[in-house]
Amino acid sequence: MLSHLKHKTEHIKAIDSPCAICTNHNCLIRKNVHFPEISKLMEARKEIKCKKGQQFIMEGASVTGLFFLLEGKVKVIRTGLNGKEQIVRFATKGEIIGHRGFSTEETYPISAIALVDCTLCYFSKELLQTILKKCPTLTYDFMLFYANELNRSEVRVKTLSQMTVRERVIDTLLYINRKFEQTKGFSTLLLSRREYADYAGTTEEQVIRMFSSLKKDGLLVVKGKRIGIPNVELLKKEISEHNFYFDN
Amino acid sequence: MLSHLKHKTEHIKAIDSPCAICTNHNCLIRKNVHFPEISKLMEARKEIKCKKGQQFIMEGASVTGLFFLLEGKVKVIRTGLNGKEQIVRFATKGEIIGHRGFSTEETYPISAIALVDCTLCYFSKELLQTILKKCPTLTYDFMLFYANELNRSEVRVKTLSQMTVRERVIDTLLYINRKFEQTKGFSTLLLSRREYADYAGTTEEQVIRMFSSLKKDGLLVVKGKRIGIPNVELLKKEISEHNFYFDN
DNA sequence: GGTAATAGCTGCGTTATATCATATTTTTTA
DNA sequence: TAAAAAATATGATATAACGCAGCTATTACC
Repeated sequence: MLSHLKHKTEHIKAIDSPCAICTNHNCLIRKNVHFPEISKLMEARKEIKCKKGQQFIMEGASVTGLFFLLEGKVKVIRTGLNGKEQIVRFATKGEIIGHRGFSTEETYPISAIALVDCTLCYFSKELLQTILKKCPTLTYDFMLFYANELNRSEVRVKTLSQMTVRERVIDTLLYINRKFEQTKGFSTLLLSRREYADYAGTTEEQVIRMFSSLKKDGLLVVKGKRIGIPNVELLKKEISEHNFYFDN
Repeated sequence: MLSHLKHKTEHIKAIDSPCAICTNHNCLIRKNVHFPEISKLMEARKEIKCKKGQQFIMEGASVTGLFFLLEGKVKVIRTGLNGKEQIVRFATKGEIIGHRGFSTEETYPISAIALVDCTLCYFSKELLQTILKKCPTLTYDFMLFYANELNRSEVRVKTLSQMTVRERVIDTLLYINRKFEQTKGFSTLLLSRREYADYAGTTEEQVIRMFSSLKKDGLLVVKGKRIGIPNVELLKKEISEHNFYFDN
């Protein structure tokens, strides 16, 4: 599939850039290649390889740039109260990481850790900022991106502050199910119970209890770290009955 | 003070627009008046008066435009789970309201209600969108605005999901103290205990209990709806000891 | 100015969730 | 392959927060 794409793009002689062979079709940069200024960005772009477990953004460090996740799986965390780790989100292929540092703040409010080996595309903050001011549609796309992120974050405020632990765990399972692929009925994203807890805003023990309960109800298949949802609609029903349901 | 400003702007003949006499100096539109396209926006701008208690944005209604709060106080709410009302934020003079509708969603995810008589400046969505695509620095300013809102929202995720009720109530009191003026040591924003609860993510009874407790500790002065903080630093200390403290 | 309605207050039982303790399983390492 | 370490599982207990009930104070209205 990758070779097919490479072959296809070989014909595009005019756009002779790393972006031409890029498989990330959601990329906001790529979407705006028609701007001549964008070529500067593409030249200065850096591809970074990242090993499993490696931290490539550190909370509190000064913002140097923006990442696009070309391949892999990432968790975005932030230090909660009393040093408790909070997982803000998980990122998969095609997603932007580090954009939280692009506000008026000069340090990253989050850390990013590779959950598997990753390939990242990196753009420096300074360059991106100057280009943004010159390409209105690029900036507009970024604006919309932030606006959508804001809505997602506010749905999350609601989820974490108003759902019960059982509902939050189910919500987490559905979120991961939506975001990551399944093979043979099991999620390709392998997480510890602790990581589920840090996303769901509860404790390890509660996640384990809920997994047991859901397993007993036939709503979840648990084989060690491998988690499978036999019937997504049935699980959705568990939280959508008295609630409005929003994708995020 | 207002007449002083009017007098001052009478000299500016060139910029003969409603924005010229506007007292909202944080306004992103005003900041970018140097663009010729902006004049169209200013012409099409509508000033809306809104009585206390009136709802000028309704959750679920299709997005028609964006508001700037020129004068007054507003609460932005969203329907939580099981119909529970959740106060997303309070807005004061100079703030943007309704921007949550500017993502890819076509309906407002929030309602906005005037807490006192208000004056609003209204721009239609269509016009603003076309202008945005033509004025890069305006779009960039909006992008930064959204990025900051995102960071605020994520701080709120932390606050609501990890703080105790006492801490959340104190956080709410400090937030209102920062945002709204005080006269004779009392906040100018008058809220019911229920409204404090809907912002703090708890119940009316808990707010009342915490107010009593804080009053006993000398950290809060309560005279019916009038709330005063005798020593802000002392109150801050109550939540900053084991926590990192972030303004929002 | 008096009565109704609303808002504020407090105690108490109930529930949900966290914490602690300990057992079991799985994974890692020597 | 055995031992150690880590992760998972479950029960018991503690605690924070909620919801109800009844009572008081304040505000609205005829």
